[in-house]
Amino acid sequence: MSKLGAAPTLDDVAKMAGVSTATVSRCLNSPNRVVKATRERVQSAVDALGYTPNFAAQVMAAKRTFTIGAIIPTMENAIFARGLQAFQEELHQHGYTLLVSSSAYKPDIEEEQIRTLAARGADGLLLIGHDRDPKIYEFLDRRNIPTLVAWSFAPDAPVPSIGFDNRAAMCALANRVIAMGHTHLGVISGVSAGNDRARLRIEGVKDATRQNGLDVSDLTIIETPYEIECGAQAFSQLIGQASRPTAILCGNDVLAVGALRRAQEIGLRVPKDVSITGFDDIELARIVSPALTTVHVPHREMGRKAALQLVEMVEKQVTDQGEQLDTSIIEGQSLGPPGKT
Amino acid sequence: MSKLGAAPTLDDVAKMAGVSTATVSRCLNSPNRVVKATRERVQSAVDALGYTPNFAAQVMAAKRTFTIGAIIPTMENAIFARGLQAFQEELHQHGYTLLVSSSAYKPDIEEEQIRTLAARGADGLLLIGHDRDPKIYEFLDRRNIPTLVAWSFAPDAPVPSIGFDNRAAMCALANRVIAMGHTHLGVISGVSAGNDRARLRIEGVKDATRQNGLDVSDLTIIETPYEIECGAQAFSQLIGQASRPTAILCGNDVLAVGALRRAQEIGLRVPKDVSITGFDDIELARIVSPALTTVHVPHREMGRKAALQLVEMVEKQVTDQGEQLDTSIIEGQSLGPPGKT
DNA sequence: ATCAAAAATGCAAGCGCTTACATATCTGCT
DNA sequence: AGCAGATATGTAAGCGCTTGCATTTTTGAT
Repeated sequence: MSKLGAAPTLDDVAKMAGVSTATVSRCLNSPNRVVKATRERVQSAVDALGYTPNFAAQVMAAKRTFTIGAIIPTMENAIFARGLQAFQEELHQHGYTLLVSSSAYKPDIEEEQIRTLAARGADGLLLIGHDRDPKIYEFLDRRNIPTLVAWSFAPDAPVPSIGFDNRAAMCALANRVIAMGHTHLGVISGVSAGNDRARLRIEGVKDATRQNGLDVSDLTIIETPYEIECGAQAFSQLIGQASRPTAILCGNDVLAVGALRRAQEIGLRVPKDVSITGFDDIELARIVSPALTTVHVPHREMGRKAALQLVEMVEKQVTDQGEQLDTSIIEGQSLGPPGKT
Repeated sequence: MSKLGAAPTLDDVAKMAGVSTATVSRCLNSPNRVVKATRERVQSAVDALGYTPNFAAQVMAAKRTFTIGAIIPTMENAIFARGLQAFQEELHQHGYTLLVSSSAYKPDIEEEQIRTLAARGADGLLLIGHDRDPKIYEFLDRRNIPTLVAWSFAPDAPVPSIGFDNRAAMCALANRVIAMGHTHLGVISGVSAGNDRARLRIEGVKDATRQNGLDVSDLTIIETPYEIECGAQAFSQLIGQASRPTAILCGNDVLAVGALRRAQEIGLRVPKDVSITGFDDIELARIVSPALTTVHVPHREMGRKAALQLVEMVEKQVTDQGEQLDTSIIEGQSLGPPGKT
């Protein structure tokens, strides 16, 4: 009998079933290589003992973890929730377990998490966005850890990506806003340092501004963390300006909801007095009223495809370029023509 | 030189620094047991090689993972996000890593996740709510894995818990509703099977009903998954009844938001035509308008305290009973006196 | 200078599993 | 019955690390 409190080992099972550890291992991992009678004997020993394989030992011996790591910027809001859920489900289908951690949008924390996941033997890694220290890519490369980026597609980046064109998507939305007649645009963006999604979305607004012959320097851009309250504050700041914008494009739905709430608090009607747009099309966008006009991102598709590709990278050692997904504009009621002031 | 693509090992570092592996290990784990000169030599070898300890090997040898597992019912909405975040932060302070997985409110998935986390050598486990197969508690006990329950306090449960009194909290809210003059109450609850929080919240409503001399059998209770859309559907169902309730108590804010949205869709004014209350006080509750009247749960405090206690259980092998936290009622604008019909 | 005690380092035995290889057992033929 | 080939099982060598114990070096007091 093994020590109290100690988990039963392969050896315990082997002894009880009267076979070698190799046979037990085979019963568990390639049952067809073992004759039925033995298999059943082993199985009942496993059941009787309540045996569960020791993961660390398995990893050491097999050098595979069937674990995929993902590091997302935040779990606090729902931005990544749906995509990650789909990612997880698809991985599960293929026998992989997902390990998630969040970096709080901090590059150094992200780096630490990457090292941790590498040390834990993740067979592959999912990261969000391309912007990070090149050393990290070197590390991943040296360690031979297949890595995929999501939420941002860039064909020429150091690692393949499954995502969309943040710049073009935001540009399309800004064009729509301008077509409505708005000439004074405000932007509430996430912090763009180390965040290509935020950076490219800003660029998208600038593109649209230029394309329509408006002055880019008229654009007021505020960068702030992706939190509802921050969106509200930025809104106040924007609206308090001398030349107040008639439409405010937000870097994501969370900021937009903050802006929307503040607008309502100070008695501005949306979209009559001011238009507000979001980005991401998370559930929140449809719950608030007026519902947000926003950019729909195919979260579930992205998550699923990322899982498929990453598994392929892990198992086949191949690396294709990734895939660009399409976004679309969701018409809510938060965007309308500018009111006459 | 080690094989390409293979991570450098302790041995590589030892060779490069000209010391034994034991010394390298000590440099990393108890630096003060090694003289400065050696320590520096080892450190530069570590840096040069980009060495990261192999987690699985560490675990095997040391039988400690400094990992805590948590299994929450869902990551899809924000119910557990804030508490878990605080839990994670506090664990990090103490040098522990958090591994999260979600069970989608399914007992069998939860059980599988528990076994997985045990196999991965989690030093301790955080579970949500007490209701589960006794075999699981036996398993945990046999394996000697310290386990703590959160989100529900029950002094006499098989494992200690840090949480609040779901029943009393809901009862207090229901009393408030009844005091407003409502006599026809509807309840939209989460699925109560295997979910003590949901079950106790229903009991709380019943308690208040009885305390006020109302008829418990008049209460219409609908159980439905915790999703916005489900809340909306349940609302329709409740409102379509012969004796339509004037106040609807929801099992959580997510359901309440769904109900609220449906109310607005079908042209009912809240709270004039119908009152709606939530539970949990997640961010969402304050974003919708009217803001929800709901039960505030001290998520961050709960998360932090759970971490502290679990670490203590892991390190000191002691188990105290846990702690009951207080909830309070948040006054939104979704509860008002019944309109005269 | 000497030596005991303290401090630093090395040695080597596992931790629980997988897997290449060796060995034993079972087929179905002749 | 006897044998080759297939099939089933056993043997044992690691995987990379920690740690108790043995050994060497340093320290400081005499």
